[in-house]
Amino acid sequence: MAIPRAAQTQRRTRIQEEKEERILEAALDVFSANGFRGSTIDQIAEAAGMSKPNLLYYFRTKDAMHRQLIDRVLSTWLEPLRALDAEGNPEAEIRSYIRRKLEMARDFPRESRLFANEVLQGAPHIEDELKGPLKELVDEKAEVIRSWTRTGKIAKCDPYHLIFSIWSTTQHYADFDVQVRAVLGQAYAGEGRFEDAARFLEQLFMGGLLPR
Amino acid sequence: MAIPRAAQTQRRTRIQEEKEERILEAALDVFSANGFRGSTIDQIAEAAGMSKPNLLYYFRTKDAMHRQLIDRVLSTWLEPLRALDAEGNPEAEIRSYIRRKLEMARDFPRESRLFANEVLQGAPHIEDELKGPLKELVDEKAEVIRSWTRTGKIAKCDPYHLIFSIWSTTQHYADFDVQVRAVLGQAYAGEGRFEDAARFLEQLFMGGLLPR
DNA sequence: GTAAGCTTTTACCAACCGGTCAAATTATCT
DNA sequence: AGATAATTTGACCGGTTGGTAAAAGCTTAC
Repeated sequence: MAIPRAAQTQRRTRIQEEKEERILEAALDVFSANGFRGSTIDQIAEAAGMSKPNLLYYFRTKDAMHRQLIDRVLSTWLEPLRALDAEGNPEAEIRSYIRRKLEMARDFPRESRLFANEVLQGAPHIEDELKGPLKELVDEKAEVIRSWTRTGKIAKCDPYHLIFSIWSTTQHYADFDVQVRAVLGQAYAGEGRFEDAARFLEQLFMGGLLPR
Repeated sequence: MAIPRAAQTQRRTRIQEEKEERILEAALDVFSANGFRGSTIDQIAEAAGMSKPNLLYYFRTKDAMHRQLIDRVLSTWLEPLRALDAEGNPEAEIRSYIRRKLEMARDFPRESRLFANEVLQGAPHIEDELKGPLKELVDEKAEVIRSWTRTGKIAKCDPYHLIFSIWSTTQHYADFDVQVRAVLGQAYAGEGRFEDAARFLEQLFMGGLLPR
């Protein structure tokens, strides 16, 4: 009798870890491509190579899978911002923040789309995370940036909108990938577009568009 | 016998125009908030204040509603880019393009989210529009921008990524509205954030972040 | 007014979806 | 090897979903 669900047992077996990993991997695929409501348990089960009831043995509900996925991904997702160092050189810190965010869009597009889907549809499952941990982190780093503007190391500007603009420009290459590919056409189908984007964004944020 | 569906008749009656308008308005509400798969015909019918079969009398399928909505919205959505004038002053043209895109994010957030939902999930319904009309328009305007960089009116930069960055930064305020609100908190709950954003984006695109 | 066509509603269906259950199978421990 | 616990499966269920059929109600042109 399998009273103890995987998630409840104290000691997780090797099988449990493996299967949960496979499920979350498949769930990331499906949720990021179709959104929460647009995804079905059957799709995830098939992507994970197991039957639906078997999947539901490890995660009791679709919600539970989604929640765990969000929790796991959120902390790594905010890592680049967390790494913004108040003691570092302002220009280099921002430059490297942009670079790291763009690398994440390139290397973890599914994670980006998972959040984008969620936020776009009103963030029904992660409202608390947005208003809590996310806001606190952004508030803290905004204060760091503001102190840099005060010492004249970077131009006076609204730190919140600066952060928004870095998020949006970099994540655009993950979230709107099909559009970017469609517009750039076959010529830029490779990963070269990320290098071009890196060059452009560095120029934009560092120097603006006007000739100096 | 109602053989001729509304959409097929040559001459559309007043009732048809009114009802189709109400339906598309409701569909925009629902599709933009929930995505295509996440929306149900019942939701749209309720939002439009009519019964589901009645709605299906005007649009035979969910797909048909969505397609017509996309078609209708796409052309107005691209209007600001179309207005980019090769003969105008480069700096002023780009400045005004950014301003108009930001105004659209403020005044037509549902339209923005409709596209965002669609593109985010792989653009299954609008692939042709992206690779056709959209690409052609962007190609044309990218050439205009490139000519401006050649005459030194604006700094040398990749025109495609410039356009992407304008799209992403402005649409961010529509597509990720809940996140923006959550991070800014109650203080900026009003529309003041759009003015702040306008100021910031003008500064970013015109002057960059480095002190001049 | 009345006939013809247009619009709306009621009842309905088959497929899908999230989730359950009990039995069968497999892994683990002694 | 055998007992015990963990895992997997097939059959199933109630609710939802996209869509249909047919008849009732309403407009409009003559």
